[in-house]
Amino acid sequence: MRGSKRSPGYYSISVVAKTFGIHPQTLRLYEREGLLEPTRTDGNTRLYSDEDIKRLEAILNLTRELGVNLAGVDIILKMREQMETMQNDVNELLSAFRQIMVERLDDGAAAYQHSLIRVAPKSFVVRVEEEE
Amino acid sequence: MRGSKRSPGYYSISVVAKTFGIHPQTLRLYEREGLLEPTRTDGNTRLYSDEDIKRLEAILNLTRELGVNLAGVDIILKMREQMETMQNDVNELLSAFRQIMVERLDDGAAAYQHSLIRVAPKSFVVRVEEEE
DNA sequence: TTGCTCCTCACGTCACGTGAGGTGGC
DNA sequence: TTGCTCCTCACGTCACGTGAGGTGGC
Repeated sequence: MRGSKRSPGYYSISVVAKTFGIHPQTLRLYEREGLLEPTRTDGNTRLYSDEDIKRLEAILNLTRELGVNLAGVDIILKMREQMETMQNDVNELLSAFRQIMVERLDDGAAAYQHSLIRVAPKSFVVRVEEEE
Repeated sequence: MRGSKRSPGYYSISVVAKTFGIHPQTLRLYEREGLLEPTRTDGNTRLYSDEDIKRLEAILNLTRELGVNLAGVDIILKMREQMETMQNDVNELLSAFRQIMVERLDDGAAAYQHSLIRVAPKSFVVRVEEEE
């Protein structure tokens, strides 16, 4: 089992290539194109983390299933990150507002729920906890 | 000047092709791939609206400047629309909350501004109107 | 008629994935 | 030594843009 793993959660290029049915050169290509940045050992050997693997899955989904080229993959992954940031910010915003409502209104919670439902945008998943 | 325009705001394939320095066949290709959907005259001739032109500009920017293939362009344009929807929803959310704050708090506007600044997420452009 | 339009088919180029070939360290 | 790793270079395939060739309507 030599070369199959160096540290827990880290994988060598051959293991990753085999796992996903791609050529090791393809992984090196993705790295050269800036899509994937595995760490290296002192001996300059690539080590793929679980996060790298997740990113690789996304890349392969876009290229293999959807036919997107590498320039497109790069942009799409960046946009995804941006959307996740937005989503998190919206959730922060919502809980901050909730906090304010509860703090400063007599009937805070009720007003919050009513208002939130009234303004809830379609594109957000608003987690409204039932509290009765 | 025959064939250069049929209706105001609508352009023929040759005019559009000449304007952007592309082959008419390329425009037909984009349509076949589902990226662009110009209307047609009764005689089955394509008519490109101003909105089609805007979309074409986005497509050409992605393909020519950024090297994205058509599969990628399709996904990216859809993601952009989704992000615009989210942005609009956030803005609606913010103004709805502002409304609530002003309506229901004694020092509504001040509290709103203070709270908003406290929770304003980095990824949103929050228009805080100065009102002194 | 002229100059546009429609369509299909074919070619050239380039990106991307794979492979070979030669190297070096655990 | 074996089996991994690194690298560069080259080939096959396919997508995409362009072009030709033949058609029809204002």
